[in-house]
Amino acid sequence: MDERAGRVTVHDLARAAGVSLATVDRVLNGRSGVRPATAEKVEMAIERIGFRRDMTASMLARGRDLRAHFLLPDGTNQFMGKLADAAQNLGRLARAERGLFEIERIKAMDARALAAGLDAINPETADCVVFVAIDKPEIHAAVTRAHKRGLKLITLVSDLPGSDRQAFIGIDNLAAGRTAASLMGRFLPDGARVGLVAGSLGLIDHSQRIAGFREVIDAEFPSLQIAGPVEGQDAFSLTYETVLAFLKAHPDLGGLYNVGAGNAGLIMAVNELGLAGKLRVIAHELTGPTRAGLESGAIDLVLDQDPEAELRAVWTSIKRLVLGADAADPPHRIEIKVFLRDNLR
Amino acid sequence: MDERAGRVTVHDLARAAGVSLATVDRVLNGRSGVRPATAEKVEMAIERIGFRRDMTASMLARGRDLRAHFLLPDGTNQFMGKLADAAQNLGRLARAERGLFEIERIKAMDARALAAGLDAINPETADCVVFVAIDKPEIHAAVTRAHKRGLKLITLVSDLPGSDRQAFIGIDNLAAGRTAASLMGRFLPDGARVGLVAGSLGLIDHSQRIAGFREVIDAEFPSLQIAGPVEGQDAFSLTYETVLAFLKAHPDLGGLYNVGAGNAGLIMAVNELGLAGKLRVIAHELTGPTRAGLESGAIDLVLDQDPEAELRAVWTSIKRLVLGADAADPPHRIEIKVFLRDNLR
DNA sequence: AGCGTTTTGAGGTACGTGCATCATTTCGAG
DNA sequence: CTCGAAATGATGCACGTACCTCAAAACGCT
Repeated sequence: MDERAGRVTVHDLARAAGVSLATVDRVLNGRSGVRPATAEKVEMAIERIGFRRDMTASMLARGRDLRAHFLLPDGTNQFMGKLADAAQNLGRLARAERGLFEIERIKAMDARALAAGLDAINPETADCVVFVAIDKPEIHAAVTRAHKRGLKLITLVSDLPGSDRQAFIGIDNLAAGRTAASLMGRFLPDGARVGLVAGSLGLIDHSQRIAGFREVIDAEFPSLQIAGPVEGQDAFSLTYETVLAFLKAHPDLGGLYNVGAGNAGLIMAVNELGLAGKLRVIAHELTGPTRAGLESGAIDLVLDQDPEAELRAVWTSIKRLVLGADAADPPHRIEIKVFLRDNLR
Repeated sequence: MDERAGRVTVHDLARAAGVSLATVDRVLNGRSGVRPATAEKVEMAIERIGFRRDMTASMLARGRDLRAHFLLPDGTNQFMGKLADAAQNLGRLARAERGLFEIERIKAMDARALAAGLDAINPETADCVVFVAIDKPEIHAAVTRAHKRGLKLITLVSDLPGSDRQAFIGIDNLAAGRTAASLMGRFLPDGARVGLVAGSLGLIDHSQRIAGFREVIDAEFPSLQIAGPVEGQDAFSLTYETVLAFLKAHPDLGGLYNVGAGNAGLIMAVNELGLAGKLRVIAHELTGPTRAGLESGAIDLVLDQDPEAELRAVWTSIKRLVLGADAADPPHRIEIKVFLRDNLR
C-alpha cells in the first residue's frame, strides 16, 4: 500500500505474512513442502501489502538464460524470411535481458519435418519452443511429447488450437478474413464472383481466413459467388500455374482473395491474362512481391502482420511462461495492418 | 565473441580494454574525467568482445525508479480516457521493472494549461514527461524550458516536430489520412463531395490527417470535391452543432471524414438528418460512440490506434531515453487498425 | 625539476532475489 | 507419549552493475 517509500521486498513480505524468508521463497517459486494454509497466508500478504517481485533482481539472481528454440519454415516464402530476420534481430536485443534465441529453419509445409524438429529439442538446452504450426495429427502428438518433456510451446503465425501449446502469437485470422470480405464486398458490384486462393488448408491460419471471409460474404453480401479455394502451397511456380488455370476456368471473376503466400506467382498469372487493375485483388503480408503488386496496381489491398511486433510479443510471452505471470505485459493480439497503394511508406 | 560461455561482464571488458573497472564505469555511464583516447579504447573493446550491459543487473544496481509524469487531456474525449486507463494499467506492470508513473489530467485543448503543467514538473521528482502536444508557440517554449531542466520529453498521439522532444509515440497521421482517402475514393462515385471535420487544426495529428487525405484525393481521385474542414474542438455538443450546420449547408455531401473526436455529436447530427447509411463516414479511434456507429451503420470505417500498444511503446521509449540505447527495443511505429462493422470483435 | 590539475586505479558496499545448507519446530500416526 | 516425517526458520553466498571514497599515477605548465 505504501507506494512511495522504498520498494516492497521479500523481507517486507515475510514480515507481513509472519513467516520466514525461506518460506516466502518456497511459495513464490512454487517449491514443495509448504502447507496450503501457510501458502495462503503468504498469498494474502502479497495482496495486502502489494508485493511485486522485482524482475530485475529476479532475473539477475537466477542467473540462467531464457533459451528459446525457433522452428521456422524455409523456402521462398518471403514473409517467413522476414520472420526469421526479426527473430535474429530481437535475439540480439533480448540478450541484454538474458534471452538466448536459437533459430532453426525447417522444410516448409512438411509436417514430418516439423514433428522431427520438435522431437529433437532437448529440455536441457531450451526452455521454450516457438514454431509455425501445421494442423496435422502428427504435430499434435509431437507437441504433446514436447510438453511432457517440460518444454513451453508457443505457436507463431499459425496456431494449433486444442493442443498443449501454451500461447499463440499472431493475428486474429478470422477477423482478417472478415475484413477482407467486408472490403471486397464494397469494391464489387452485386452478383460478382470472387475466387479464393490458399497455400494449404492444412494451415489453420489459411483456413480461418477463408472461414471469416465466407461468413461475412454470406451474411452481408449474399449476392456474391465464391469460387475455390485452390491451393498453391505458398510456392512461386505452383501458385502461378494454379492461379493461371483458375482464372482461365473462371473468366467471370471480379475479385481474388489470396489467404496464403506465393503472391509473385499470382501477380504473374494476373498480368499474363491482362487482368491487372480489372480484378480486385486482396493479399496477405507486405513483402517484395505484394509491395510491387500494390504499386503496379495488380493488388488493391494487402492485409499485413508485422513480424517485428510478433517477435516482441513472443519475447514477452516467453518471459511470462518461464518466469510467471507478472514478469511481463499481459498478452495482446497482434494488429492487422491494411495497406493500399497510398499508404505504403 | 564467445557466445556460449558465461556472460561477458564489465570485468571482462576492463581486462580487454586494459583499464580499470572504475574507468569502464566512467565510460559506460558517461561520467566526466576520461581522456578521449581512453574512452575510445573502452569502446573498441566493447565492440571487440561483444559486451552488452546486463540490464537486469543495471536496473537493480542503480536502485532508482524510472519516473514518468503523464500530462493527458481531460474532458469527455473517450479516447483520452482509454489512454489514461492504459497508462494506469501499464504503470502497475512497469513497477516490476522499476517504472513509476504519475498521471495528471489537464484541461483539453488549452495550450496555457499544458504549458503550465510542463513548467510545473520538477526534474528532481521525474525523469521523463509524456504529453499530448498542442502545436503552439507557448508549448514549444515550455518544452525547451523542460528540456533545459534535464527532463526527457515524449509526445504521445499528437507530435511537436521541430521541438526539443526526444521521441514521438503515435501513428503516422499522414498515412492515416492517405488510407482514409484511398478508401473513401473507392467508396464514392466520380464527382462526389466529401466533408472534413476536425477537432482543432492546432493539433498536428488532425492537420496531418487532413493533409494526407487531401494529397491522395488530389492525386488519385481528382474528381472529388472537398468541403471544410470545420472544427468541433473534440467536444460532444460543439461537434453536433457544427456538423449539423455543415451538413445542412452542403446537402450534396457523399462522404464525411472526421479526423478528430466528438463522434457522438457527429452521429447524432447524421441521424437527425436521416443520413445514416447514405453518407459514407470515416472516423478515428474505436470507442463507445464509434463502435455504436459502426454497428448501427452510421459509420462505415474507423481508423484506430491502440492505446495499450502506445503505452507499451512509451515504456520502451522511456527505458531507451533514460538508460541508453541498448536498454530496450528500437523504436517502432504504432500501427493503424482498420475497423468495419464486420471485424469488430 | 617542481607544481597543481586531471586522469586512472583499487576496493568496497548495495541493490532484491534465487538457491543451497543445516538446524529447529510442528505434525500426525501408532 | 514417542518417533519419524514433514514443515519451517536462520543464514549466507551469488548474480552483474552502480556509485562512492581514497590513493596513485600521468599530465601540462612554468
